[in-house]
Amino acid sequence: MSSNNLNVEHKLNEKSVKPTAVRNLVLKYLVERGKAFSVSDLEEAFDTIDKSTLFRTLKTFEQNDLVHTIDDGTGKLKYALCTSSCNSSTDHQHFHFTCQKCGETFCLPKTELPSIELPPNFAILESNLVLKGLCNDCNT
Amino acid sequence: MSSNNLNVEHKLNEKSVKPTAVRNLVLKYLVERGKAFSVSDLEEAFDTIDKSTLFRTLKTFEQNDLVHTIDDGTGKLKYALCTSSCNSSTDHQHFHFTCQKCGETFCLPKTELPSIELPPNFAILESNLVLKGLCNDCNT
DNA sequence: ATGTCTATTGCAACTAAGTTGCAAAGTGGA
DNA sequence: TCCACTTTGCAACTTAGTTGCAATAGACAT
Ligand SMILES: [Mn+2]
Ligand SMILES: [Mn+2]
Ligand SMILES: [Zn+2]
Ligand SMILES: [Zn+2]
Repeated sequence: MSSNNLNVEHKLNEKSVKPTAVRNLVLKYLVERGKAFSVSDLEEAFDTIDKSTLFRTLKTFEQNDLVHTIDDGTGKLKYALCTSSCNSSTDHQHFHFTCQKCGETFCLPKTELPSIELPPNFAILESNLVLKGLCNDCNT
Repeated sequence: MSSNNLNVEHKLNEKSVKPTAVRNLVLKYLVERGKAFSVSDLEEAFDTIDKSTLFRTLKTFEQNDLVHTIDDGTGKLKYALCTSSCNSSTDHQHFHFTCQKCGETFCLPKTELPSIELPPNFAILESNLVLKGLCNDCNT
């Protein structure tokens, strides 16, 4: 855990985010959890940290490419740790999967969009694809 | 407009939805508008109808395949009229486009999903694909 | 016409996610 | 130590959507 703390502080320094107490705690949680999460998840995990602080912490993380957001349609914005192949320079665009039973949300390996027939003179700038179904744990 | 009223009542009867005053008004508005809309749009258009009634009306419409919902990520659920090729029997699955400038949301012609690489033993049951960019009106 | 029954509507209060202003506390440098 | 700047907590707010309940409107029978 001490090694984890160092690891986490290093990650923050790498992205030029000042490693404060809250940020260390939150990032450590994210790394150990390894799955997408919502602010409610964090509120449960850290009942002493105010939700506004959590939102602001995650906004800072997002702006510095530590996490990306996922709108999976469940009503709560999800966040997931960015991987090395997922930073702003290489356009961290990929798709996601939400399990309709357990509610977990997963990042999927990067896939190209099919060519979609658009009305004339429409231009695509980004896309949000969320697949829904059953994850390995919940599939029968 | 009288013909529109009859038209709208006919549509409701067709789907076994009792044509009440509110339902006639709302459905007429939808048909004439011809674009996806939010409950806020309806609240503006009908300032005497309570929002709970509007939500309930749309839920009724949705359950009877008069409209389908679109989660375009703007924070307000959108609704669009179902077309003949868009009813529950033929699985009204298709994708959508949201203009980032004017905020309009459009239904796209039905397209097949590409084969997406999933983790083992995951099963896709549905999908939500929203493309974002500029519509014809807003594209330069 | 009158009463009765049921579905619809309006109203008000509520929930939940997310935001914001501001003051208190922390951090780090001169 | 003192000062400046950043982070955090708190409370109040915003907005989409929901819910319980009472009022109302039809539909239909008498
Ligand atoms: Mn992801
Ligand atoms: Mn549609
Ligand atoms: Zn699952
Ligand atoms: Zn537009």
